[in-house]
Amino acid sequence: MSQDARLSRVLHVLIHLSLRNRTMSSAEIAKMLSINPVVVRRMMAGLRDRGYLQTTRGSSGGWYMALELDEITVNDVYEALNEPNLLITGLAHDHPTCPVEASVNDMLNNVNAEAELLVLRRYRATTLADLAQDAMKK
Amino acid sequence: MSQDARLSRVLHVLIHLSLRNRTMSSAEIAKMLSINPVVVRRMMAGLRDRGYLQTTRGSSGGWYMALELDEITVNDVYEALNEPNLLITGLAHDHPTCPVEASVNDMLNNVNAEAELLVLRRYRATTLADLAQDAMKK
DNA sequence: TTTATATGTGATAGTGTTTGTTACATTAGG
DNA sequence: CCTAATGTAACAAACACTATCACATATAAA
Repeated sequence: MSQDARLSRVLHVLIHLSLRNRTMSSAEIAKMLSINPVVVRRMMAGLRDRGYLQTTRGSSGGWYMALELDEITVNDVYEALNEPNLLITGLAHDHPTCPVEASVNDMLNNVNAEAELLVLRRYRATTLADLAQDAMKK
Repeated sequence: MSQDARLSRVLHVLIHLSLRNRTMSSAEIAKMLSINPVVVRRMMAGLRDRGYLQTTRGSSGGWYMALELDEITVNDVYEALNEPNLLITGLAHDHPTCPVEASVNDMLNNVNAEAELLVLRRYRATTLADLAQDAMKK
């Protein structure tokens, strides 16, 4: 399957929005990411709904930050994207009564759950301010 | 994105092949998994190439184990599937010189790498015999 | 030797998710 | 009013796994 770059893109945008401390239109953001403005609006809608961003319509409207970078974690952004799947490895459920299938799937489920926990733990421990500070050092 | 059930399916098949200790045709395996025989042949080809399985063509041909279950790890099977991607979270590479993008991607890369390492460590530590033994207890 | 039955593999379509694009209603500043 | 922005619906494109058909090749068994 293919991959999902929304988290990477949205984090990038949020930090720029905060550093520039001004409103940016979807078109301006889209050009920055080399993607389509409609895709920008779609992927940022959840962040507006959760109060991390605000938008204004009409002329000279656009997107601006509603919180500081240290008030938002990577996990907050991940959840605002509707918590997309993290892992590709899926389970086959063809013989629900087969103990071999159950044993295989239990193992894969455990491994996936551990990996997911690790990722989410890191997401929760990282604020956007941490990322911005890291960027300053480059 | 959608997910990839090949690892789950192949592990299931290998354990059955070994427990039954006989040749099974692609059609028989396909019925067991409720999938198409051609898909079976394709997803098991790498295992044959690596010597975990053998095939015979012609009448009464099919697939049989070439090794014991305790000689194969989950990681061996994963590699025989050509090491498909484990994680969905991808990186955006639109502004290679932007330090913010670099900082975001470094973080995501580190997290992904750690999660992948965890998964592969578990895959390497688990033999098919472990899974079969676990299935016996159910 | 012929026949039936396998695998091996190319070609093409189906499926689900992200991304691309168009279209248009809605909103708001100048 | 006019311009420029968001909000969304609708639908196509891209991508990977899966489904299916077709057929060459191989081989056991009659």
